[in-house]
Amino acid sequence: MANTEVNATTSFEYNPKDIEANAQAHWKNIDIFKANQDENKEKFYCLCMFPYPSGRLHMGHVRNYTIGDVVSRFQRMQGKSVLQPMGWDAFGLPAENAAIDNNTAPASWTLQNIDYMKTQLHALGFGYDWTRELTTCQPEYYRWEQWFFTRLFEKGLVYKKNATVNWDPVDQTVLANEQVIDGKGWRSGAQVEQKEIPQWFIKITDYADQLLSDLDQLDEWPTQVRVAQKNWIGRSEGVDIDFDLVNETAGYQQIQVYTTRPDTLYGATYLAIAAGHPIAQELANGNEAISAFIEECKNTKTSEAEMATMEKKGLATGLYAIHPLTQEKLPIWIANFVLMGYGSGAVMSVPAHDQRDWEFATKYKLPIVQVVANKKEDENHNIADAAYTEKNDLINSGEYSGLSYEDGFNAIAAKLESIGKGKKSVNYRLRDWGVSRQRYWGAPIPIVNDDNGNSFAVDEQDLPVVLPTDVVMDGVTSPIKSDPEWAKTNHAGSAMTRETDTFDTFMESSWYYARYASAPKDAMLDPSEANYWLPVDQYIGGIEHAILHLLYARFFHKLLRDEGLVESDEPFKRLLCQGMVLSNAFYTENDGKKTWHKPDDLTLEKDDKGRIISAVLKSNQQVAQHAGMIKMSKSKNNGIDPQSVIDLYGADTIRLYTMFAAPPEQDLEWTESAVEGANRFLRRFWRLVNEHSQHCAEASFKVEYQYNVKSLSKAQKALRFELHGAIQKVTDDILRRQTFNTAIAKMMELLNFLQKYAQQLVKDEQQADLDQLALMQEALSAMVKMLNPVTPHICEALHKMLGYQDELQTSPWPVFDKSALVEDEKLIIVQVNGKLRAKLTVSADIDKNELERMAIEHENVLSFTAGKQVRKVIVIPGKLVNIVAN
RNA sequence: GCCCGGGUGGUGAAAUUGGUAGACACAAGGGAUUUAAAAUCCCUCGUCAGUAAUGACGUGCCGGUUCAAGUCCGGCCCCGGGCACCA
Repeated sequence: MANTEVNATTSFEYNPKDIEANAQAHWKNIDIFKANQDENKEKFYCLCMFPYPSGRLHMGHVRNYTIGDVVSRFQRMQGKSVLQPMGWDAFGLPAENAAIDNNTAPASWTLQNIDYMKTQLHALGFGYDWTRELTTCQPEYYRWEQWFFTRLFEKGLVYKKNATVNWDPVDQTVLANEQVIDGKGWRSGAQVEQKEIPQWFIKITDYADQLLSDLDQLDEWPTQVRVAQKNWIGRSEGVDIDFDLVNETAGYQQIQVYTTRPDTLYGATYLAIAAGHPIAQELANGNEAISAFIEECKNTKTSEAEMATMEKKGLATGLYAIHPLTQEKLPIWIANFVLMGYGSGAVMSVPAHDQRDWEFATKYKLPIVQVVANKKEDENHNIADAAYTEKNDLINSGEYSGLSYEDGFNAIAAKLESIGKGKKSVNYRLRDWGVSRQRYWGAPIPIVNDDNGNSFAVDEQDLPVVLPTDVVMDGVTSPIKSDPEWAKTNHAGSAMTRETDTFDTFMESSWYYARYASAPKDAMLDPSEANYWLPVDQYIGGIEHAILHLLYARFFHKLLRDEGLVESDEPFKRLLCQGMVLSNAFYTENDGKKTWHKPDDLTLEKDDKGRIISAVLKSNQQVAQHAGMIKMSKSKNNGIDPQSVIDLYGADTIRLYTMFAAPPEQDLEWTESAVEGANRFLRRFWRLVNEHSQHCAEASFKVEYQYNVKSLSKAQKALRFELHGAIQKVTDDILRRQTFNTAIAKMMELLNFLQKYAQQLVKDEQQADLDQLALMQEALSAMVKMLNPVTPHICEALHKMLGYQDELQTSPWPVFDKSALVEDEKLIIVQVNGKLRAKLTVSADIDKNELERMAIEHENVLSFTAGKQVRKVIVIPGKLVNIVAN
């Protein structure tokens, strides 16, 4: 450190525009955010979910990226080699729509947006290593995804099969789910049909067990996300059971069902098959009632929410099956609640012990036979009102009666196996990942087909299959589908046709984190680089990606590992899911239609408690309704443009506010006056450092000056106690707890303390005392460092104002001095029967008996123990005395 | 329906391992400074009673464990989110 006097500039105001531009220019000059593979340093890879380049940053981005920047800057000050990259999730449907609306092509629209959003990220001061920037719609990126897909093709991990899509019969095109509005095409308005077309799938189910068991490694992920993933994978253990048909039907002699409750086999009173089951399909031929019912089932929603609440409906087929153990004849029904996509599309129904079966049996007057009961408690479970679904002892089950759930399960499964009628099996709710999209703006699927329908992977030397970007969007058909020339190609000397479908955009976001770590020109990844940075130490993003994106990325990481490209099992070590950003929203209602208004277009009236009591449109005085605090969105017209906040208060204020207003996982309510409060704090901090530097200049104070710890006054010790307590708490809050709001609150407390302290010095005319200045210098410079991750621009300026010439961004984080936290005196809480009755300030080394005596003899305590007998005294040393009296 | 969160002042929130409920901030009210305003500084601020000291009550509801419960346990009520191709 140079032998420098604290800056002797004259007083000047906090001016965020200048200091932010200066700080950003300085960081760029010294290239401080470039990530270096330094084997001598501990690495830290901090990643935020990359944005879709929609046009402008919204407040959710600001919140997300501020958290990431705080973590990154904090870790850099811990002496680590930090990687914080940024890029663009650039493929997707919105670009196609915007291109049509703006009469441009998706590529140019996307690239323009990226340019603009990049300037916004700069203006917010985020410290990214821009040399690693990636854009997923560029061939340099997606070629490796195509290459990887061809590797999976060779390994047999991808396959083609028919799957249903939303089909618009007027526009003759496939629609994404969000293009279907109330069952009709968004452009044509035509009734959307379900149509089967061949599509590509990746065998994520091959990895289901690993994806499930490795969740145990993710102890730094929110429980919520781990549980959601576990449920999504939905592993269940059960038995496949074959029921012989009484008469062979449609070439079938048996129906296979999957059950997790083989112990209830004796209670099965009928079988239910899905409308899509081949037997049902066959029966529909020439049977009007059955084909009508199947048609009806096609239109039933299959989401879990709908499934659980909808009316159970069915139709008897007239067919019968033979119970494998009792040889009873069981009727076979087609039922709307049986899913073709799960298990074998057929179930054995045990109405006494499954609620769905119970409802169905009750409705259609099918027999209900109880085979499970709690024998120990000898209870008679009433199955007249609902099914008894607990796992318990078997009854009415022939030779198996009396067995426990577990023994019954195993015995019946073994019996079925021995007679060749069943086998234990594991099922997953997770299904293979369909990656085909019939859209234009995505990475082309690198597959070619011959005339006989055989598929081949595109050869490595023919990659990438480039998506043409110079296209005209007609709004209906993908340009690569409407141009027959594009699909014509050669493979192994024969003429072939390209796939014109593109990849699901989740493909790009499933491996981008690895490409940031290593992006060679001639390979997907270079393991020697990738393994230095991976796994990501801290991943931050929205909870809306809790399942799909995070599951696909975990899956891809294992695929990369099995390809020898990475070593770790999991891509993201620690995960933080930030909450939404909310703001007040207002609407008017005309003819039942809601129109949402910008808060700026309204005149608000508030009561004396500050609550909104009325809102009136400025334009026509119409009274508007207050919808409360809801998520900022375009459709609700309640978004706050981050740019306007930067223009008004500066980047540091918006960063400080978003980190202070709520803990990161919780929703954050946007309040204009509270933003001003954050700005006020920065101005106060600026002023205090500024005044201190004036006093330093007047006293020719040098930053190297050391006070003597041993000769500190009581007030000076108190200052050090506050400071080092703050260092301890702020460090813990940022590092371990990630409660940035409480870290900032502590620094606000510290500023309040220092401000009062400084005022006292002026009053006592001690502002030129070198020891006092050194103490204040210690506190202020530590505070500049602690606040730096959150508000780096102002801190950069104040660090210099305090006379330091080293780089703040790489300067070491303050270390708290344990000895400063040792108190001579302690505040002891005195309770009588658990109620606070007195506070005692006593010497820290007070004798326990002496403390007890002082507590009992305290005047206020005596008034509550008068006439009572002290039964017990509980002493928690250094904290509390509780006197039990009655 | 199932799963996961949550419920604390006028508001956003804090209380980390069971030990002072409401830190920090916003709003509100009062005052200082100012020709005035902005900015800044000081004071009050859970409810009720009291000039105050202080007391009673108070963390969605009912009950329990404990010397002590916002925190743990049992039951209930309410709110939010998720449950297969928006990104």
